Amino acid sequence: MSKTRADEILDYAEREIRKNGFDGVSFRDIASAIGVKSASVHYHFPTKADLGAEVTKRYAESFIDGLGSPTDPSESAASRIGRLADAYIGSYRVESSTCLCAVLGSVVSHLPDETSNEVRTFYDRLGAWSATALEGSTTVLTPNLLISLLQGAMVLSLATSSEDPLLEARAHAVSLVS
Amino acid sequence: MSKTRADEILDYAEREIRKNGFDGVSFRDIASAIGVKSASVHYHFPTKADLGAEVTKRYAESFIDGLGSPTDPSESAASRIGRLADAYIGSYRVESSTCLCAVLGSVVSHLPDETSNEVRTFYDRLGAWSATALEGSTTVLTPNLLISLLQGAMVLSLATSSEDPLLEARAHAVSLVS
DNA sequence: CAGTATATATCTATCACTAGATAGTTAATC
DNA sequence: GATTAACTATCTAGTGATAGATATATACTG
Repeated sequence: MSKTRADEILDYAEREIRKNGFDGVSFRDIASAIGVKSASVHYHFPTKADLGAEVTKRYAESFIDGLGSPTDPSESAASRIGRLADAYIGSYRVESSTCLCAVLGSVVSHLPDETSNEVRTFYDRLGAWSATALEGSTTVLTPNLLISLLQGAMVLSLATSSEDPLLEARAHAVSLVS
Repeated sequence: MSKTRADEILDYAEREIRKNGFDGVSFRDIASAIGVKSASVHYHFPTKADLGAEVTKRYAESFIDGLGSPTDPSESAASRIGRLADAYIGSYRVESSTCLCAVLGSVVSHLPDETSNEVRTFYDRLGAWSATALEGSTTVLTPNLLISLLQGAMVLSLATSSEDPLLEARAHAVSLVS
């Protein structure tokens, strides 16, 4: 079963939003990139609010799922946190673009409601994953601290074209969990 | 000596970029907000790249200057870091908008060169301030970690409409410096 | 089976509006 | 008279969005 058109649209939209921001991608950009007309993109996602919400929803699911289980008893909390950090590092290395919700989160009041709601849902779910992942370990780290540190490091790495902030953030987080 | 027109433009542009992103403000928005025509805004700042660069340069200077001295010998490193964190907290409380360079940093590859250069300069200078502020203290914190944590917490606070991430980040940072 | 209806996915063409930018003009200040 | 700062008017390009036509595939009906 090959990729549907809707998925092609979401793939390209996600990539461009992560690079250029929500206002940095247009229906025409998307259409011409995948070889259709902009009206066809509107057919699949009537408004930009719909498109943004779908992109964000799909991103959230895929990101959280990609983290794997936060409860595997054979794995240490430090290892789980390491995997979380690696998700950010991998994203930086492969795509040179930030977490979608770091891009959208900084302008959340400017987004259509349908879209900003999905951003909040992402942070809720990531917070819940982190809380579970940290359970049982004695650490000064909280979910908020962990997410702040990694998201901030991602943006700093991007802005300064250096992996260092991300690598330091990973080491710091892992070292604080035992 | 009252505020010049150029300053009025920069004031409004900064506020709107921090809320809505670089693409979220237009020459027309700015012009109508301060009661002139868009051509007059172009007179002061010929291109949007110029405007973005000036806004960012001014923001960087004002933010770093506002932090005060990182070398006052009568002050502890923890207190200096506390002041840095308070700058972010104050900005969240007063304007409900992020650090300008957190907004711009996440889409740095999409910005005009003149503007992205100023973003990098900001992070250079903030890194230098932090490095000096941490000097003499024994801590696992690095400038990158400190900046990552605070900027990330700012975005998370904004996206989740909660001061908690920022307050936790402040407490964490200060507790690690001695 | 033949014919018709329905749903899906695309197209062309266009709308009203906004974007950044510029040429040329006018008024005030130094 | 030059400089500064604004103006009017306009350009080209791009924005999200919509109406209406078309092709195709599936599904129901006589």
